[in-house]
Amino acid sequence: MPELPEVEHAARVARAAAVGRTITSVRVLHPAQRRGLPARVARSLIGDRVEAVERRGKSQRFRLASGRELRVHFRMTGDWVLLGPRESPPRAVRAIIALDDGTRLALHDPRALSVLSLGAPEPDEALGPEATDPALTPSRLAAALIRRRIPIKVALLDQSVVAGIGNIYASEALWRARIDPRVPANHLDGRQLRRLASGIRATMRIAMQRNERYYGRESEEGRFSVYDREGEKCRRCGAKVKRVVQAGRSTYYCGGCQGS
DNA sequence: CGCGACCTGCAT
DNA sequence: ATGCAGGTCGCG
Repeated sequence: MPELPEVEHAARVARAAAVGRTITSVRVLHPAQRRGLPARVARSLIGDRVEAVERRGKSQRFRLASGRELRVHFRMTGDWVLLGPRESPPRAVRAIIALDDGTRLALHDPRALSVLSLGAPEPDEALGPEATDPALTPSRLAAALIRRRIPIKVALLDQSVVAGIGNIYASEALWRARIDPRVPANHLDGRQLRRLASGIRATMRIAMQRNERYYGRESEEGRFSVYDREGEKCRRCGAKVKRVVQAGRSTYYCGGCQGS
């Protein structure tokens, strides 16, 4: 269930489990994941050693001793779970990577939308600066947004603008920066760009420190400032939180303090 | 640009 | 039964 904090947490789990270990078997259980990692390709992982597990944006890369890398993207509902030695995998487990110390790292993904692939390291894709990176400056942001007339919220979901922002944190960061999600991306003035750059970094940094997760609207813990709070009072100004749909996805914002 | 597709499970 | 979900891609 991955926004960036969850992917980061998952990558740590994978790193702790797999780095320095040799792969003893790989089973890909669901046809959707077999498309990226057919059985024979999966088999070629046997005997390879995991040198490092890296995260860039929401994608993970297992660097292998053979020089190849295993790429994993969780999409909507992926996660890593560790299986006990005798434990039979839960229904939603889509792939299992067994390691030479008996550990089994399993891709748990109810919707089976995760994407696996194996190959030569790919020259860095078109990803913007990490959402937590100090290199995410107002001018860098301005440069990425200058030609875009799409609403700023939609622009923030574009991973080539900033890597790692998802639907929840796009709304959250704009709330923190007091910016109306509907304004065209290239209409932000200098002050707003400054607030947005620092707002994104602060929002993501805090979320990652807390190892934040979305538990659904029921739970007290893990509720957000505006996301999934339609009709509730803004915790900053008391006005009502609104919901709109942009590019087919829910956006939440405060009608009071997120002036354009 | 918006939208469906990719998948499944959950709430209504 | 319908609609919705934290992501991304490819189509029109």
